[in-house]
Amino acid sequence: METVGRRERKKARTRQALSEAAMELFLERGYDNVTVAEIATAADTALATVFKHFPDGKESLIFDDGSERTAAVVAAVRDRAPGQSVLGALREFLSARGPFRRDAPPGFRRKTELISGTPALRQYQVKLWLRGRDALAEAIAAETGRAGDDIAIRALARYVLEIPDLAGSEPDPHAALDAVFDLLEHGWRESP
Amino acid sequence: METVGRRERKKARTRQALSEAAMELFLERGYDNVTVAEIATAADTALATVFKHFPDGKESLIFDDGSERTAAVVAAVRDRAPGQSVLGALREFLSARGPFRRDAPPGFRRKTELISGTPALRQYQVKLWLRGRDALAEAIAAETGRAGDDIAIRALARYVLEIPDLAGSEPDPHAALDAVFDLLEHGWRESP
DNA sequence: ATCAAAGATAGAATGACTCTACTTTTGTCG
DNA sequence: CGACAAAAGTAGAGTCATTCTATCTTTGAT
Repeated sequence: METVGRRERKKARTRQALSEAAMELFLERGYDNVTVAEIATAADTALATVFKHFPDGKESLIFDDGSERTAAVVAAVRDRAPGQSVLGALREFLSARGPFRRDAPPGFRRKTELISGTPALRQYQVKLWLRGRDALAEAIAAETGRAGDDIAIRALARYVLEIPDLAGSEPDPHAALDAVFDLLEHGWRESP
Repeated sequence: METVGRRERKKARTRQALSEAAMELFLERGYDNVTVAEIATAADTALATVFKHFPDGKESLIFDDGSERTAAVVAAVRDRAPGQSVLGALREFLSARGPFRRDAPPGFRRKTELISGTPALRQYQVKLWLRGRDALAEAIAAETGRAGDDIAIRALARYVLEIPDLAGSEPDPHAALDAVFDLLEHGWRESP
């Protein structure tokens, strides 16, 4: 049954309280100067509850599980405009995402800075992106009539999903994104 | 002064004792079932000593610091055969390294398996490879007359240094290595 | 012989995460 | 409606990596 009763609602509320408390404390005092116990207290829950909701630990507190992300990437490839290349679709998709959005919403900018300034968070975010690797590889395979476990496809999927991290720390993220996609599309040119 | 006295020797011996004890215990019981305290005891040192020698923590116990690695990669690019491309040199270099050596020395195979079967170790090894990223980028830049902070070069350096991890878990690592280098050299071909 | 630095140690403290056993809520079913 | 099982939370103890502090010992240099 599609139970969307009080239970689910309360659960979601607790999760959100934790997430918000974590974000606030992280922004205020820095990731490393906040303990999970403090977050639990701030959200008025027990310590154990934190780990029930976020089994991946402290880093995961301010992220969602990445399944939406993955689904979106796959959809971007599958439902791309007719005639558009797979890489073209991915470039476009990423360009509108992650650290690339030029229209920085209010809290968004600060969160991005927090993440890129905190190694543990950055690394976890990469891991989240990479969770979608196999799904993306399958999608690309399906679109190009190859095997999903083709190493070249898996490599490509990984390389693409690493671009946000790679380009995000560049002075001009968009230019960086384009440069890296050019590399993946055309290969390495020995002479510029 | 080039002090190579008893002190240095003893220090090196302690370090090696720790490293060997760690490797033995990891192989016997698995990384996760070995405690740092046990390793200290097995090497007949104090717990704190372990962290003096290996500030990077438990994972680093069975690796050297990676500076040799980095130097070797850079040298491979700088001193490549005349007329050989940068990527050609890197391909050759990696092909003889890491999980690719076809002549598996005795303890080497087991160590490789331990690493690839232990997420924490795998991840740390990737980190070690990536430590050389900027140096490799500089080297490539120097050879091709571009700027070392060119994002395309940095991306290429990162992608190349990730190949051991990427190809290492494939059924045929050598074939995988070649496939990925082909991807980097020629770019992604939409149709096979 | 003397002294300062490097190496090593014991032991306590911190903090993330896990485990176990127990209570409270909530959805379901007779 | 009332009983009940599963889900959500909680308290508290325990494990383990890692850090810190204060102290001791060895070694190299003067």
